[in-house]
Amino acid sequence: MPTPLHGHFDYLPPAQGPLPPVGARVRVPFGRRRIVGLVVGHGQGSALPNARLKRIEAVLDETPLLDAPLLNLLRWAADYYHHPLGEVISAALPQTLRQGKLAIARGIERYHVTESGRTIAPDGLTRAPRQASVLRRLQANPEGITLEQLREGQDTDPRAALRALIDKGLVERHHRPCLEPPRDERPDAPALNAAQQAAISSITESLGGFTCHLLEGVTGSGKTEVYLHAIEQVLERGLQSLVLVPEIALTPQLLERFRQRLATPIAVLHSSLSDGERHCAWLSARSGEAGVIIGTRSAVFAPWARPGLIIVDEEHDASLKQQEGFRYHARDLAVMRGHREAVPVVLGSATPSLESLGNVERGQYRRIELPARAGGAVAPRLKVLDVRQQFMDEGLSTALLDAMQRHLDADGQVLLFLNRRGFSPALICHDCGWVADCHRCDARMTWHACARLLRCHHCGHETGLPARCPSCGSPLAPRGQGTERIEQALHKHFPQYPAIRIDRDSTRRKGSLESALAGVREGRYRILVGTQMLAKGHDFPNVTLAAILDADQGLFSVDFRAVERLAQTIIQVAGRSGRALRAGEVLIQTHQPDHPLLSSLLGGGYRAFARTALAERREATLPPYASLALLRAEAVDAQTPLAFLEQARDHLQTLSLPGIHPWGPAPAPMERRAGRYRAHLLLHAPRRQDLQRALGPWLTELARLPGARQVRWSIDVDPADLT
DNA sequence: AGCACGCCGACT
DNA sequence: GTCGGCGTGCTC
Repeated sequence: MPTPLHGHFDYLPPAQGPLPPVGARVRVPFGRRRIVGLVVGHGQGSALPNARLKRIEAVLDETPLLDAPLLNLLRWAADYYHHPLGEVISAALPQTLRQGKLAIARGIERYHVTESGRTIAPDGLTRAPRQASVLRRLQANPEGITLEQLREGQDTDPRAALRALIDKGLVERHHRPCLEPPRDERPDAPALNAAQQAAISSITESLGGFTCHLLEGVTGSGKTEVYLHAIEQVLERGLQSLVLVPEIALTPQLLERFRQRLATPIAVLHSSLSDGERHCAWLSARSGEAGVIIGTRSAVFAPWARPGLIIVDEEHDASLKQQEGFRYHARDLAVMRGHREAVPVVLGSATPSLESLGNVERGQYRRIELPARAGGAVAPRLKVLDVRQQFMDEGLSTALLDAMQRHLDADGQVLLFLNRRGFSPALICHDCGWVADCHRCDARMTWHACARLLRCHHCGHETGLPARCPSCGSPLAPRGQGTERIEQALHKHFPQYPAIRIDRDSTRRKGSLESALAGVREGRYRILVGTQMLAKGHDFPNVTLAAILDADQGLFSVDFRAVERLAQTIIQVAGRSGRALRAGEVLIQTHQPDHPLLSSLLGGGYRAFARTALAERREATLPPYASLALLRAEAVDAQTPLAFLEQARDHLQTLSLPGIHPWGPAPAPMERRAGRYRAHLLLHAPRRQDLQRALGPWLTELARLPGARQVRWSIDVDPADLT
């Protein structure tokens, strides 16, 4: 049942008809509601007396919706992450199927205006206001919209009006099959280098059994080409491939490349699909009609008929770990799924996670390297800019400004990376020191000059700009740089070179990211400034200079993974430059030019950094040389969460489990967030099995602790983010 | 999570 | 006298 309750619920078989098989959905009475559940087992008796059992009211699937291997994977995941099975199953199903819609893919119906419907004035329909309103919506979307979209923001059923409009010949209904059919013509594949060929044979030779390959290739080394060839081999064997990518990388360009090259329908699963589209795509993955399933994190639970190959692209990417509710890691589950279903798994990255490198070290994963940049492109040169005691204009050092001028004058494009949205991360009073704080979080408000408001990036709270300092009445000044402010500074320094900002704020409108990227590719913009969005997934072949404006942020975090993320970001940003035949240049502004991380990264690249970082992790017995689980608690006051976690820690000690060390409890790094106080208790275990053995019994008891009712608490196994 | 029950405060 | 605030308890 889709509830946050552990365990299962027993029901009597339906009054008539066959017993629903394991993996089928049923509609059952549950409390005062009737909801959809999934059959996870059959039994002869129940722990409850028969009189208290209710009866299954309807069987929604004659055959299992989830096959045994997938359901067993979900069981394993529920167990490993200590999350209720009902919610795990919910996470694996599209909303339509969760709600009981039949498992039939009918394709997608779209409505659009006819030639006469396009030109007629809707105001003419004075006696039919609903038809007029529907007609207006359709005229605004001449390419057609679905019934679902038409219903949005409307409480009346538009179907009657649609029917009337169709009868009048103003509107037509069009049926689109669920999957785009494969293209008739495919372009020739580019020539492969020796490393790519070796990678492809290594993968294809492992088909039919489980092997985990770590495909390590710098940006531009042609990883995607390796994926495409491996997928073609899988298709030739009549099998399906499952491809996981970060949200940000699942762009129309990537899909277009897959569609051009692969002779199979492709099922796409990601968050901006409509319910109908997701329903369709999911079922076509399940039926085997789609030879390739490509999607973000939750696609790791996509069903398939003929398992062939699993690919996880950008396996180091943080978006693969779900950060709330059921906190699973899609990469780890992909590996487990490959293992259980006996298919090879390919983890691809230019900057592999230290976890995966640890698995290579242990002999668990097989490493494949793609050293050269495909097409003979030259690797970029990385250089640290020591900005200590240097004059900085709006966060830009003179050395950086000079370099930018040089590259711009030589017809290159320049990319500036700053992981901070808004105009300035703080607004302060120069006279008395007053700072605009968020009143719900332990954080400063960020000043957004474009939107003219102060916004908290942690809870979303917004306020207007105070005209004067509320404390002393003096004028207020923005302090520190965000992308908006850099963009403004660029207009001042390089008025002759058009600049564009690319971040979550500037691309909020649908299609604006695509048009911005097109503008960059066509050379309409010469300077790009932006956040993570710029670092991932997009190719900018004419960028010859990339700069990280503030590397210091990543060097002093409380989270031991921050340096790993910084190193990955630097290499990913560097990968944006020098992709054509020109050598790129990468500049890193920092106040810590001698930091060992930066030295190893610059001296020996990501490999050298990873060696240093792994040695440090081993020394400190941190992952991948230990396992962690994080117990979080929050409440409206500061004391209750800490008190609960202390009880939890004390209880753990009474269980006297070997090999488990409680670290904490302690207030969370940002203690107050969205008006709630948060605290952490970290469990550290050198051996994963010890942690797994301990968590079950411990968590069962936690719910009974006296403090448990006063806090919101949750467990995060293998936490990725300790803040 | 949802949903209902139940017990206190402020409105017609 | 009723509406509605959220604490508490239950879901086979």
